[in-house]
Parts: sequence; C-alpha cells; structure tokens
Amino acid sequence: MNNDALLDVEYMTGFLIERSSKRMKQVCQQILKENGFNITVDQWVVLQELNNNNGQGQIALANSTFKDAPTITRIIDLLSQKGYLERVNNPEDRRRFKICLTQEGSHLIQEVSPHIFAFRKKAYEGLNQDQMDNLKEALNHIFDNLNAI
Amino acid sequence: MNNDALLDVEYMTGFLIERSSKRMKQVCQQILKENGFNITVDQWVVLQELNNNNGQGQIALANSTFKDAPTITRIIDLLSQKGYLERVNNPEDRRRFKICLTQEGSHLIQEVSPHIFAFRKKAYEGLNQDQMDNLKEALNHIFDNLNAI
DNA sequence: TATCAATAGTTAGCAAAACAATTATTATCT
DNA sequence: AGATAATAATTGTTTTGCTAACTATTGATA
Repeated sequence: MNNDALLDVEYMTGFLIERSSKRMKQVCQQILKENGFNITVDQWVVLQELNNNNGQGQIALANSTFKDAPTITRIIDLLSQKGYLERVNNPEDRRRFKICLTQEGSHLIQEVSPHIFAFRKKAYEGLNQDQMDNLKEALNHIFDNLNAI
Repeated sequence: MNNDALLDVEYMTGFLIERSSKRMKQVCQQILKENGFNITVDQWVVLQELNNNNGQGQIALANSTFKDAPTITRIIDLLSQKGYLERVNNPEDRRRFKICLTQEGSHLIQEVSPHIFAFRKKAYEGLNQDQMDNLKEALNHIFDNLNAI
C-alpha cells in the first residue's frame, strides 16, 4: 500500500476483518449452544490452550490467548465454577497459580473438538492453500505494522 | 480447503483474524484518545456511517455497521448525550427515528478523519494491491460460508 | 538488611456484544 | 373492521475488553 490514493478505497478492509471475526464467533457460539455445551467461545479458547500446555500461569495464558489479565481472571473464575479447571498453588512463587484442567475439563475438550473441527472445515471451505497462506500472511503483516507503533 | 488433513494446521487462522481485528481497534482507540477525541471506535463507526448516509433508522444503521439493535440503541444514547447526533421523529412511521448528525457531529468527523486515514496507511503499509484484494476476498469468502449455515 | 521496584493476580467501572423479552406502532388478512 | 402478524426500538442479563487502582509476593539495590 504505497499508493496513497488507494487508501480511500481501503476503508472497507478493517470492517471486513471485524465482520468475519464477529461472524466466526457468533456461529461458533451457536454450535456450542446447539450441542449443549455450557461454555462461551472465549472460555473454549482458554480450555484449548490449556490442553496444549497445561499448568500455565495466568499471565502466560493471557499472552497465548491475546486476552488481558482481568479477563483471564474472570474466565478462570467461571471455568473453575463449572469444574473444568482449578487454580493450583505454585510453591516456587506464591504470587502465581498453575491453571490445570480437571478430568471433566479434559473430557469436555474431547467432546467439543470434533464440532470445532467441523466448524473450521465449513468456514474455510472453497479456499485453497495459497489463499489461506496469503490470508494469514496479510493478517500477520497488519498485526506487525500495528505493533511497531 | 478440501484437504481434511490441513484443518489441523488451520487452527490458527481464526485466532489471527480475531487478533488483527482486536489490535486494529486497540490502536485506533489509542489514536482517538491521544488526540483528545472523547469517543470509542464503535461510536466512530456509527458516526462515519451517518456521514455517508445521514437520517437512517436504527435498524439500517445496525445492518450497515454489523451491530445489533440493542447495541445501536446504546451507542446512539451515548452519542446523543455527547451532542454528536439526535433522534428525529419520523412522521411517516412513528416507530422509527431518523438518526441525524448535529453540527458538532459533522465537525467532529472532519477533525477525526485525517487521523483515521493515517491509521489505515500505517496498518496496510507494505501490502500490495494483490495482497489487499486477496485478503478481502478470503474474508468475504469465510463470511459467506458462515452465512450459509 | 532495609528500601524500593517489579511482578502476579484481583477488583471495580464503563463500553460493547449476544440474546431474550417487552412495548408501541404499522401491516396483513380474513 | 377486528384480530393477528410483523416491525422499530428499548430494556435486562451475562460475558468480554480496557483502564486504573489495589494487594501480595518476589527481586534488586544501596
């Protein structure tokens, strides 16, 4: 985008990014609800990240899910109330908790995963690998541009 | 995306879309704040849409900004408290309001616009027209896929 | 060692998103 | 014309994002 004249035309791009993001979350939430899972999409994201790396502290969890500390605190409150994870004391640093999936949490992840898999298949249907790669590259490029501020 | 095996790899794409969307909103909000404008990004989106098409009803405004009716009600409440727009009775349909920019609202838009323009330039810097077109096409494709459910 | 700074996490308040339910008005349809 | 459906907007509830302020603990420094 070196041509300034084009910027007038590109007023839609930000809107399209936000619109797709919102729609993905809406449909994903609808799928969770339809199948009787009592969690939100953001709660699912946290569970999934714990499934990849169990026992993280809350700051690490915030970074890897791109959420902030207060949001993570509240999501963990809700998920522990539901019995899907628990705060475990960290003897090496008493400020810190290890956030650990419970057995119910691990079981839930197994139940939910196929639905999320099917959702992705539907969402990306008809896009070839080049298009997917370009999409991710462009999104990362925009993200990097905005982190350099 | 006809190859199921690739779907395991594509678990990041939704995250990248949301992450860029969030970061764009964060930086945009920071620019508004730094320059002393007392509005949120979502309020700006509504003002900008009214600048394109003044006197719309709230449902039309909701559709064109991809927000729902309750959200539009509340954003209009806030913007009218700030004096940037007003609800004007529609004599042809007493259920409906015409949402109209005030002079202060129009003036604000003139003040804010150059900053938003500069923000877009920064965000899309280094992306060529093909990349921008591919990005928009992919986002629209995903959106259409998810509307077909 | 005593002080001060940095870190992990929590709490509170406002804005916004999604959803459901409600009111007021208009349109439709026997 | 009168009952019913559809539409525009509002209100209430829960969850999330952001900021700022706060507590508790650890680290650094003089």
